[in-house]
Amino acid sequence: MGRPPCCDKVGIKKGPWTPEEDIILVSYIQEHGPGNWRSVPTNTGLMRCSKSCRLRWTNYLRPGIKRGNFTPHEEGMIVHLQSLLGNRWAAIASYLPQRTDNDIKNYWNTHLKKKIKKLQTDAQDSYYNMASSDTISPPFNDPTSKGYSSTEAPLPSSFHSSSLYASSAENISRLLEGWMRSSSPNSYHENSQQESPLIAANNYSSSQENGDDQGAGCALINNQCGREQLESLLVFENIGACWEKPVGEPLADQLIAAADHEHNQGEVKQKQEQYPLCFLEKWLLDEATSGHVEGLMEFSPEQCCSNPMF
DNA sequence: AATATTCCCAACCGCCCCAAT
DNA sequence: AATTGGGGCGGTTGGGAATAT
Repeated sequence: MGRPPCCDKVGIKKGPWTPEEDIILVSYIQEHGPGNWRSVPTNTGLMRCSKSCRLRWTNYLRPGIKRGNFTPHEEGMIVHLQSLLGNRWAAIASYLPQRTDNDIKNYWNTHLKKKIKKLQTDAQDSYYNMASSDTISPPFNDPTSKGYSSTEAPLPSSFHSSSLYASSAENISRLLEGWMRSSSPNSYHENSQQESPLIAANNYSSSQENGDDQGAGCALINNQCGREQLESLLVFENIGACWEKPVGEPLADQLIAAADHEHNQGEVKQKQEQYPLCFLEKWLLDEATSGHVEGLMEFSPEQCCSNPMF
């Protein structure tokens, strides 16, 4: 059953990558572009398996990767998208183009999961404290609300920023930025042959029905232009007034509020009211909208306000 | 200062999908 | 139709760094 893992071959090196290996890999990709990973170890002499080369590139060396210091908005998006998509990190990462799925997954597992559970616990505590004299419904674990799992974990009381990186890999990435910008769009993202955002959105809804969790939204923002446009769409301050306030997402609201409280206490309420993820939610969940994705990329705030789709 | 414990993240592992044959 | 193998994804782990004792 199953093939032996490609990295089980004799002579294949494991463990941390050295700066020298990074330079070899980056140089090769700079010349040939990402893809055809099987040929990378052969052609470079790297004693790494193809999979390891791909992961090193996509998770660490690829230009444009932002490391550490997740902003409150990024945290909010991750929480919200996780509630919508589950642990489909690649799909979630497609909405945060500067973050890798691995980075998001790690951040979720080490920070956000704990924060959410803490918020749940705190909220439940306060609810049960009130319950003796009140009859309101509990705010969490309500099947009619957002579907945050009760198994999700608790939160520390404060946000602590991730460590700053000043790695050699980052420097290598910076060297590559110029090259990447000047090369063709197809060479920038390794999955340049992937389906269009329109098709991806359609496939997402159908794959949900089929129980297929593979690659749902991965291609949604696959070209750089689309990514940048969606990024600009997600600048909450610029578009907040356009979106109706999302309902039934107490955890995301609380998380954003908590994070904002630390970042900028005065803006908490404003940010909550501006939080636009209802758009993503609707877009993801409403098959009918999938045919308008490309148009959405070009929406101005004024247009989105008047668009009957919302 | 030394040791123990906890935290974090880069990297690996195993499974799955799908195109090629 | 069945097989093969490359590539992608999510889950997990190992080791170094940070923190606590």
